[in-house]
Amino acid sequence: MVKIPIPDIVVSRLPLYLQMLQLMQLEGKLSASSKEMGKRLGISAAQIRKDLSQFGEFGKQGTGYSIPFLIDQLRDILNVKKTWDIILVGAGDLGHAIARYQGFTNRGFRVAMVFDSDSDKIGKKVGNCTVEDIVNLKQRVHESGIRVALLTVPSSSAQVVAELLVQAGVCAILNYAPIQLSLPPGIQVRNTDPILQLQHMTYYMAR
Amino acid sequence: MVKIPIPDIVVSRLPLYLQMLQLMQLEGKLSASSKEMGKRLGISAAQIRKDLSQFGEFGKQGTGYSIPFLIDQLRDILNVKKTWDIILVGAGDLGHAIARYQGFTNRGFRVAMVFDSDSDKIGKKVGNCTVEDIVNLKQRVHESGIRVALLTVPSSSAQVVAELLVQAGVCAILNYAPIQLSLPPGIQVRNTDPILQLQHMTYYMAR
DNA sequence: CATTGTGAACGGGTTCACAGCA
DNA sequence: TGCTGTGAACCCGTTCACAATG
Repeated sequence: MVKIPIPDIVVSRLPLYLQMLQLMQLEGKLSASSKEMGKRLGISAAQIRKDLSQFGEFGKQGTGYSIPFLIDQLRDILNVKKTWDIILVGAGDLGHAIARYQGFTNRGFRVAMVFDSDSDKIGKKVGNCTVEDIVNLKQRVHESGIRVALLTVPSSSAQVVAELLVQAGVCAILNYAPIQLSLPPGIQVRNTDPILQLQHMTYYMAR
Repeated sequence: MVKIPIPDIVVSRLPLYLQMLQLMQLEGKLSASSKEMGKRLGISAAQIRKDLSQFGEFGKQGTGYSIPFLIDQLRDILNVKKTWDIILVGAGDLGHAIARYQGFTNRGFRVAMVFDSDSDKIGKKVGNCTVEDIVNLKQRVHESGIRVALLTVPSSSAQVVAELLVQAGVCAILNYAPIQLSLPPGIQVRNTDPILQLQHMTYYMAR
């Protein structure tokens, strides 16, 4: 039995589906058709059906998809039935905002540790965590078994800190610095740079 | 003369190229080959050549691309030769972090106004701006002519505020709330939700 | 000789259209 | 009737390969 791997582009849409379904659940809806979901997300209904059908037959003809059931399936597929502890490196303004953000709960994540190298910040409380010294990062992360990290340090130190994270056993990094990290294969890296998105939009803003 | 529109996926890579080239410039490099650029970004050299060739013949055989020249061209293509004033709505933790962020300079943007509805925040200084009352948003933005906005309000008010922004003349919104905005066609919308990226990564993190 | 620009080939993601089913 | 699941057709982005050139 050979499993054809699911295209990455399909996987990238699943979190979007989950987000939307959780919203629809809050609105009190019990089921959703591919047509309705597509309309909300600006995606074709056929696309959504095809995406979901890669993982099983989740829908019912004539009715659509049961929202609680589909949420459960997606959480399972995305590995967010359990809550992932994550570590945050960089306790600047952005790090503060993330550490205090309430939106991780119920979506599969929890900021469990915060690190920084600035002695003024170490020992201070940020959200539910106390900022720890980055020199202890490797040991602390190793023994905690945490494998997901958010990187909110200045660009100039992002590469070095990312390598430190990998040494500590981290295998998924969400990088907020506007540079391209170079890390071993097998390490998941995603980037978040608002300016890239702004520039993408200004392209279309005719003079 | 019929201009074939550039594929959106190509446009989305241009900001990445620009970011990288500006970094290479800081490193003191004067030219770059498609091979070298591709290696840095994890993209094929052919892809980069094809992307750039859509806009003109920027390279020189045997040498590659002149970095200052290519930066200039990309800034022109992306409309970031001038600096765009942008407005920020939502002066919470994330709004604060963005308003104080130094990285907009030299990449084409500047936070020019900040709005919030919380009377405790109105009048307070955030970065270089004073938080203004959201009831004045429509008028103030109209007369300023600003057309780009960052939306950092709670999910529950994001849709309403987004509509307000559109009424005020904004036509590009970077939305930080984890919901899908529904706005008129022609309005540019991009979303930033770190949890979508985290869930994308956890999919691949085998049990 | 290294590297660009590009037509052609390729691959794969999206849409179509419909059988099948509640 | 309404909607899913899916093979087939279609479309489009990527890669290939090479002529052209400084």
